[in-house]
Amino acid sequence: MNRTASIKDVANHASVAVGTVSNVLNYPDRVSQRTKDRVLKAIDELGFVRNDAARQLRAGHSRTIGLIVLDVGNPFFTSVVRAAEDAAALHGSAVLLGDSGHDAGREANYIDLFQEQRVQGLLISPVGDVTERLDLLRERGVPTVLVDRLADEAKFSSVAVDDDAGGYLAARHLLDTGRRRLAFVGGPTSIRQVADRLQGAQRAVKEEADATLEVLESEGQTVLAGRSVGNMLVERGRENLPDGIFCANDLLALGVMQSLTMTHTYRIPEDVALIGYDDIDFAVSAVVPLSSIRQPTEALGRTAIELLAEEVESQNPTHRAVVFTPELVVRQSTGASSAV
Amino acid sequence: MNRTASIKDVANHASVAVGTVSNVLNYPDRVSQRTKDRVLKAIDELGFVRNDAARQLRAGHSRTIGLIVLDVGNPFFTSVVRAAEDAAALHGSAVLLGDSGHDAGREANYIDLFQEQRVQGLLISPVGDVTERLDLLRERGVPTVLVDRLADEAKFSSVAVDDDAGGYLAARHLLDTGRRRLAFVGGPTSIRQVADRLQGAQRAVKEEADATLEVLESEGQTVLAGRSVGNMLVERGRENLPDGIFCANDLLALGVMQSLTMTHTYRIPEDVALIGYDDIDFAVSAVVPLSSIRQPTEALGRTAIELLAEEVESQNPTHRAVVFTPELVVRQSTGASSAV
DNA sequence: TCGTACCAATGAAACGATTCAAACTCGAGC
DNA sequence: GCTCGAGTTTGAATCGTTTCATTGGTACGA
Repeated sequence: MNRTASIKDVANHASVAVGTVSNVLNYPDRVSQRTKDRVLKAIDELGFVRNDAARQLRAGHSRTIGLIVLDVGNPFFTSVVRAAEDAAALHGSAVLLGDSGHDAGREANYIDLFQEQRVQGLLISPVGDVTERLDLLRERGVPTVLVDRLADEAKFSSVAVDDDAGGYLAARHLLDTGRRRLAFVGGPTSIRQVADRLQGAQRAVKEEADATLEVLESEGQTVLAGRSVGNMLVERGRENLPDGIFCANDLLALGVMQSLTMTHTYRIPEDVALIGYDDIDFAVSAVVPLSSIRQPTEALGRTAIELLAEEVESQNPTHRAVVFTPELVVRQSTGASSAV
Repeated sequence: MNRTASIKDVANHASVAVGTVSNVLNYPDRVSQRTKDRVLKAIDELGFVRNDAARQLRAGHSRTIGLIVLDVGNPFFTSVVRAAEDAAALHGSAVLLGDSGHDAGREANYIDLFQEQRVQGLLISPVGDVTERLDLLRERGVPTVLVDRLADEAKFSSVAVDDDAGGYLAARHLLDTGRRRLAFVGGPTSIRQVADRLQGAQRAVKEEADATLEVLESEGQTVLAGRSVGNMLVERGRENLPDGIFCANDLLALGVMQSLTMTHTYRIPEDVALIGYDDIDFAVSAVVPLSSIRQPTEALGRTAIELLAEEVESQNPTHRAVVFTPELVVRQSTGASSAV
């Protein structure tokens, strides 16, 4: 008796055929008002809820989209996720969220899970390189859009931000404000984004004959990782301190900032200019408001869903790679004397 | 030809019956090694992936758990979500995440969606009061655990943090450090957490005859909302400034801090002591490291999943309400002269 | 009165898995 | 040679939808 009502129960209760109930649910126009009322009344009385498993079994696909991100705790992804959810809702789909935590094993688990769920398609910011596993998805015809990763257009659609341009923007800004001994904090460099931002920075530094760029590899991209790099810098002493630091993301930058300012030995931006990447909400409320590179996260999430919708609808596999250009946000940490 | 292989295709390819393939998948012990090898080979060659819709249609329930939070962007929930995902993975389940954004309509949509998906159970931090919608879930036998909200044990299991105790802790700390003109920032007070924290603070203030507590209602719980309350305080002038401010969460506190420090008129903690709630990562890296109330978010997420598992497994509806006690974290913003 | 057209409603078939009673195989034991 | 039982394998029935060819009914024009 505790079993949830099925469409058959509804049909009996309303004295109609099961097909009619289905039509009320899916093609209300095909049903007369009188019948519709009776059926809706029965649905209400029995507390009927459509079983999506049965529906998608028949339909052959679900109304869900799989989204696998590298770290839900990272505000960059949080923002992308939210935009994707909203955009998906407009398409009448729901987003199944997976967090790989930069772990290839967890990523693989989610890919398998989502395949079993027969998701309409997959949005993924892959761990490391595009693996055979993703190629397999493509072969199986699971529409897939890479997020925050440029891809070979012959294989996948993708949305990304031009990290090289962002890195260039950041380093160029430090150079423009007179800094010459630059440092780049980020890691591991096996992460493409980190590598690209570094490359862009190097490109900018090469434009100035007297400028140098030192690479300080961090263990991950967290506040804590940044703090330990910062501590290392503090121990080096003043003469070995860079005069401009570009961090691969804001969390790192905030960590570095903590270390440098907690000692009360160094001032930002007087002794060291600091710029991050992502422009998270907290950049503006840091000890010294943090300059940063803003990524169009909402556009990223929204566009990813749109590209996926394109793939789902069209049969022929034409892929698009959409690249967004990031934006420099100047705050106090790179020398603007007035705040905000 | 592009259709994904079904269990029947595998059976044909391996020259066995469909039941045997199913047994290989679900009860490997029942199948002889020879047959198992043949079937596994066929699975591999055809790239067979189990269709979860069909499986759950037959089984009557899925291996997913619905989780609806008020705001994925809020680090408190991000942390709970992550802990819940990990705990669910241990139980062999996956988490479907929904973000209600404090909107009852979106919440309702997700509840409906998850019901259609026949989730094993639901974890929810409800918008406002426990609505009839939730009671309906209970009647329909969908195991439900309320998160971050105390519930009548007769009706639901729940995990929560004692917000009254947290509010008391915060206010008591301000009083203990000599503050007497306290202010509470938070809103809307229709949110239970906000109301409880306020109530706890009032309880502490009543213990000191000469202490007062002013309530400053904010528009939401964001950095921006905090900033506008802070701006209002700045305009009031020094003589009307409270000497201790307790914010209903860290985001608000960071916002208030921005306003107060940006003007360079007031010093924290000398002129005003400030304490937040949640102890988010960024509390420690604020302009002035922020004292806060730490909530055991990992325990919350993990326990929620465990309570849900209890509900799913046992038939008789015995509910439990687990309450965690928060913890005071003292930093510079309330007067500890040494940092960290 | 009949034929035609149209609209509603019907209900069997199909989707892809799991389940389970029944059938089969193969030795051991008598 | 026959029986018994354990170990395997079989395949029809089932879950709850959607789909679609078919049927029933009504109205209108010829």
